[in-house]
Parts: sequence; structure tokens; C-alpha cells
Amino acid sequence: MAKNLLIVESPAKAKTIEKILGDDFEVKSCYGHIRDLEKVDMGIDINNNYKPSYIVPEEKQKVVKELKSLAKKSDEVWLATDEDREGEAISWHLCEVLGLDPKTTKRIVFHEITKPAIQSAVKSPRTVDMNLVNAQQARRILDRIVGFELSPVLWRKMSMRNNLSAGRVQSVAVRLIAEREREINAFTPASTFKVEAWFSAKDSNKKSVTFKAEGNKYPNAKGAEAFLNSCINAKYKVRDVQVKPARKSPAAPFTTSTLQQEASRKLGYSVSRTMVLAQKLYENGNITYMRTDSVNLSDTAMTDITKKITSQYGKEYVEVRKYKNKNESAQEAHEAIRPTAMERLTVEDADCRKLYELIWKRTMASQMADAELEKTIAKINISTNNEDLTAQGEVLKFEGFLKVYREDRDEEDLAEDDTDESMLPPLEVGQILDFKEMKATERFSRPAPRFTEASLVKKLEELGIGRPSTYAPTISTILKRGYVEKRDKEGVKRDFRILVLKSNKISSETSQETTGAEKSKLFPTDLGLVVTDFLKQYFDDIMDYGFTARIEEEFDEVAQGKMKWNKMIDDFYSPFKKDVDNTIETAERISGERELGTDAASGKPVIARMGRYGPMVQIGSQDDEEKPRFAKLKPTQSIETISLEEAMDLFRLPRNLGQFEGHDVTVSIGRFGPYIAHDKKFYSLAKELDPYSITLEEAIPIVVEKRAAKEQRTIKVFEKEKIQVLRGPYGPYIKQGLRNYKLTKEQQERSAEITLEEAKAIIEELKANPPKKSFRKKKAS
DNA sequence: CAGTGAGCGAGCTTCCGCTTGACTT
Repeated sequence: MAKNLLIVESPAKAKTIEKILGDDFEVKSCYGHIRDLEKVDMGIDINNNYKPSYIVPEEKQKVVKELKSLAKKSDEVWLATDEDREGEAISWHLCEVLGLDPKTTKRIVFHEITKPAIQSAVKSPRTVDMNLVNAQQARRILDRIVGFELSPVLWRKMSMRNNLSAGRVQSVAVRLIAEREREINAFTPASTFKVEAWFSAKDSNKKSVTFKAEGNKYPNAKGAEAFLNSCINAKYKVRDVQVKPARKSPAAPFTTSTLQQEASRKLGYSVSRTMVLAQKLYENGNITYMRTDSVNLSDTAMTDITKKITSQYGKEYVEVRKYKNKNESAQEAHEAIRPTAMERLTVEDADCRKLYELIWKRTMASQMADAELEKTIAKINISTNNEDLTAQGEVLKFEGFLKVYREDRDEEDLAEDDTDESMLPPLEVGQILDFKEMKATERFSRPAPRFTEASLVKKLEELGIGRPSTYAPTISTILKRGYVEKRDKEGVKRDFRILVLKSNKISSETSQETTGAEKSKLFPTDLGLVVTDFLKQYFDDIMDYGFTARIEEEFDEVAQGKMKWNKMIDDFYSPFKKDVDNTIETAERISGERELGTDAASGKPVIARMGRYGPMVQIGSQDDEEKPRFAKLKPTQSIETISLEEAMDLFRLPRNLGQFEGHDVTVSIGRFGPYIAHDKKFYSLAKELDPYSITLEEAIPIVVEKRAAKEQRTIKVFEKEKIQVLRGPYGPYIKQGLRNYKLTKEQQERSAEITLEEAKAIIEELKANPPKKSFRKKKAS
């Protein structure tokens, strides 16, 4: 038994540290937080200065028990949880649970897992910083209050009330997506005409090459045409050539959020996929910790990286750089994400390989020299008017870091008129150019693109909302709650005009482009939109983008001992609770109602609103003598944008197509998509078939075929007990409700003779002793 | 599996941030 027990948060870290510290230390992990607020009454005694009441959750009891017994046997317990607010709190909870005195128990920290860092940490232990712990308690309690007070308000005020939730982070994330959507819906594109001209000149090998020069933009076709007109019979002469050196610097090493962004842009990974793969790499010892907001690299890592750059590319490619975090909310308890050994160029595991190589390249590039460029800007004079054309070229003089890595840019950061900078042939002042043609092309302005998972993370991080460990879970939450959907959107075709000046003649042509297409983007649902509006109306302060930043300042004051945490919470809670009570009392139910127009047939109003089962349209009102008619919106339709025509179209279902074998054949859309109903049985409609236009002639063969297939599948039915004996791809089996029960070989062979009693017995038996699952390796999707 | 759309009210849900496996199809 080692004399010392040292506790860290992560088990992979524990293994590494144990090796470094040797036999005197047993290193164990507590797997993050070991206690949390109890759920009844929020786990907070409001009338007793917000006294929190903590419990060890079920899933943490095993590890707590183990740590307790180890702590008892050790001479000394060392707390080495992460060096941030949460880590400090974990250390304090450990004291509380293990019966250690926080005033004397040794607390050490390291933000890199290297031998020198750990050895020096052990030499200078401190004790738990209670101010920092209290800042964490304030953070925890505030989040609990916001979440557990707001969510019930939604349950009361929303007709769809299952599982709804609100919180400091998730509700603002949904707001970002909701507002972006409305911005896009409200956007009216403006067009301009951009002038470009093509010339040819001889390159250094005396070969003719074509290059492009750019002119002004004109707000309309008339202006552009007038300009082209003024260029008829013009001579084009190089008026000025400027050559300027330029540099490009590499990006900082990866943090969680920049890794998620680049893996999304370069590899198309979702943020959760990135994290799963990074976790694997970390557990295998290939990379440093993957949940970090720090861009810092340890000294040992720097040496390793520069050594690798020197041996692989040469000394001139090395440039040692220290990166600073731009983000104020960063807590920097860890290093940046980097390979643990630069010598390892790749990894075995095919799933992880691309992500590892991305991390390797980014890490290398971060300590490499700037790329050196030469930019050429040539001004071209037009003899017939006073305008200039500008040709720009770029030559790479020294690759530097670009040899290994180039960061991709987000759609939103791309300027609309980015010039493509390619090579220019050598040009001299006074040179007369050989004119090919000139075009004025109509270009439309674009709205901001919808968020991807990764660009949402980027935005949240900029606002200081959420932490590296929560970015991926937050996205899962808002998707799971149905506030947001991830999907594609087809673009629409749009005409644009091009005016061409060639051989001194101006002609006009029209071309087509696709606009508005989106792939794997986040769209708000109607539920997300109405909930956001509601929360904004009644809880404007919490929905404010600056709310987290503001309370973080107060947490900092608590951490510095300048403010008592209960006072801080009270300042927040008292007015907040008043808002909550007031909202419950006065707010109307959330409906998102919008009037679309009047139904021509009945003269009644047509409205779109949220119903108990989602967004719907309705003709007439509840107060009318006649019952109103209802129809559900299609998946991609929205209350905010649906037109009267589209709404009326929805009422065309269910359609009665006519009779077959003496029964009606009707077609409609149900919970599981379009279907045909006939003789009390239902048959799904294939995707390509449109329920609005399908005919009886087309429907009958579907009914006949599907019915036959169903009959073929059915061996026996015990209607009352809802038990069926069915034929599946692996032979006969029993189905009760939604669950399937496997039959033995012998039972399968006489499946037609199985009695109700026997079927019941089989079900009971299999429920009591579920068969062992076969182990199948999960395929990455 | 294929409906529903009002209100009442039992019993339930819910937050953010630390950590990994243990689960299922």
C-alpha cells in the first residue's frame, strides 16, 4: 500500500501520473464531479441563505466508496483535480465526502502532464481555495435556479409540454439559431454589376497567358452598360505596377472549439463525432486532453515540435511562438490539444487517423515560420475614360507553415467579393495590353449562412457561453428537445444577367445559379421559435447574449473574495422569482398564432399555430358551431412562412380515392409518413409517391401487394392479447406490442401449432431470462 | 403505428459542468 493517495479527475491522466511519481503514490481518478445538488426543491434552501444540499448520485457511489476506503488506508491524500473553478469544487467535495479537512489537505495543480510540471507541483502544495469553490457553488446554484424555475413555466404555458426545458446556455443557443433564421427570411438580396476584363500577355517563357483585371461595381445594369459603352475602341495600358511583400502566420494550436470547427470544415464531422474520436486518441495516449480552452504548449512539447520540424523540413522552417488566449472566459486548466509525441506521424485506428493527422499538422504549423508572399498590384488605364482596372497577383516565395497546414475559413467569414489571387505574367509600366473581353456580371448579396454545429460552438465561445465539456452535449440537448433540427435545404434557381463587351460590341445574356442551398445546417423548429419568443418576452435578461458574461464577472468577484456568494445569488434570485411568478400568473399560453387569410369556401379565417402535437393549420375557431378543421404542417413548413395556398393544400388530405372490394381507399399523412388506408388496414406509401396526386388505379396494386406480403408474414394472431406469430428474415418469431421474442429451432418448426398459452409462457420465460446479446462491433457511421 | 387539437389534474419532466463506460438496435 502506497503511503500517498493522489486523486485526479481523469483515469487516463491517473495512469500517466502514477508512472511519473513512482511507488510512493497511488494515483486514482474520481471521474469528474462526485456530488451534485439534490433534485427535490431544487436542492437549495431558499429561506436559509440558499444553502445547497448535495448528494452522491447513484452512478458515483461505487467510485466514492473505493476512494473512501483507499483514503482511510493512506497516510496522506493529495487533491490534484484540474486547476479551474470546477476542479477546485471537486477537491472540496472530495474533502467533504472523504472526511478530509479542507484547511490542511494538500491541494496541487498542474496544467500539463509532464514530469517537471508534476514533480514541481508536488513540491509546492497549497490548500483548497474556498473563494474559488464558492464561485463554483454560485455558478451551480444559479444554473439550477434558472433551469428548474424556467422549465416548469414552459410546461404550464405550452400545449406541447413533454420534456421541454430552458437554461442559461441552451435557450441562448436556440435564440442564436432562431434569430439567424428570421434574418434569412427577412433578407432581400440586392444586386450589383461587377466589371471584370480579360487580357493576354506573354509570361517569362514567352508564352501567351490570359489574366483577369477587376473594375468597379455598378448598382444597376444601366450604369454597367454605360461603362462598357465607354470602353468601346479603348486601348489598355499598364499605368502602375506595385510589388509588395506579404506574410501569413499559422493559427494557434487546437482548443476544443477550434478542433471542432476544423474537423467540421475539413472532415465534415459533427462536434460529437469529433469528441468521441478525440477521446479515443486521448485514452490511447496519442494526444493531450481534448476538453480544453487553452492554446498553451508545454516546454517539453515545444522542444519536441521544433525538433520534428527541423528534422523533417529544416531549421529555416522553425519559428517558436507563444500563443495567447483571446478569450477572457478561458480557464486554461490544460494544455492545447496536441500529439503527445510528434514522432508519431499517424495512428493505427482508421477512424481516428484523419483527426490525429489534423491535430499533428496544426501543432507542427503552429511553431513554423510565416509563409512569405509577393503581391503584385497592376493598375490598367483605359484610354476612353477615367476609370482604372486592377489586376492582382500573388506568388508564394517561401512556403513556411503552409507546407503542412492551412486553416479553412467559415462561410460567414468569406467576403462576398473575395478576389482570387493567382499568378500574373510579368507586367511593365507603359505596356499595351491585348484585350480579350470585358464582362459586367450581376451579383446578389447574400444573407448570413445558417449555423453548422461547429459555427454555433464558435459563436457560443465568443460570447463566453458554455465550456469545452458542454459544447457537444448542448447541441444534443437542443436537438433532442425539438427546438432545432439539423438538415439540408435545396437551393432555388435564380437568373442573373451578364453584359459582355467583345469585338467592340455589347451583348447581353442571362445565366442561372443556385442560391440558398444548405447542407447539414441547424434550423429552428416552430417549437424553438415560439419558446424563444416567449422566453425573450418574459425573461429578457436571461436571454440576453451578455448575461453569462455579466454573471461571470460576479463569479470572479466571489472567487477573489470581494463578494459573498449567497448575496450574489440573492441579488439575482429575488427579482427573477418575481418575474417567474408574474409570468405564471399573467402570461397567455404560447401558441405562435398567425392568421393566414380566409378560406374561400367557408369564409372562415385560416390560422397557423402550435397545437398539442406540433405546428398545424386550422380553419374556423373553437367557438364556431361547426367544429374547426385541422391539418398538420409538413416537416419543412413553418408557421412563420407558410402561405394561405400552402395551408389550404394541407386540407386536401385525407383523400378518398374511391372503392376497392367494397371498402373505401383513402390516403393521408400520419405519424410515420404518407399511407393508404383500406379495410381498416394501413399501408405505407413509398417516398416517390405523392399522397396529393396518387390515383385509385395506382393505389390498388399497392394495397394488393402489401396485403399479400403482410399475410405471408403472419402465421397466427391472438387478437385480444395482441400477440402475433410472424415470419421474419430469421424465421418465425413472436411479437407482442412492440417487442419481439425469439423462438428456438424446435419451436420455429411447429410455429403454426403454437397455442396462446404456449406463446404466453415463451414470452414470460424470455422476459425473465433475456438471451445474451451477441457482441457486434459498432460500425462508425 | 396511421389520432389527436378542451380542460382537469395525478405524476412526471427540467439545469450546467466535471468525468467515462454501460446500455440498445
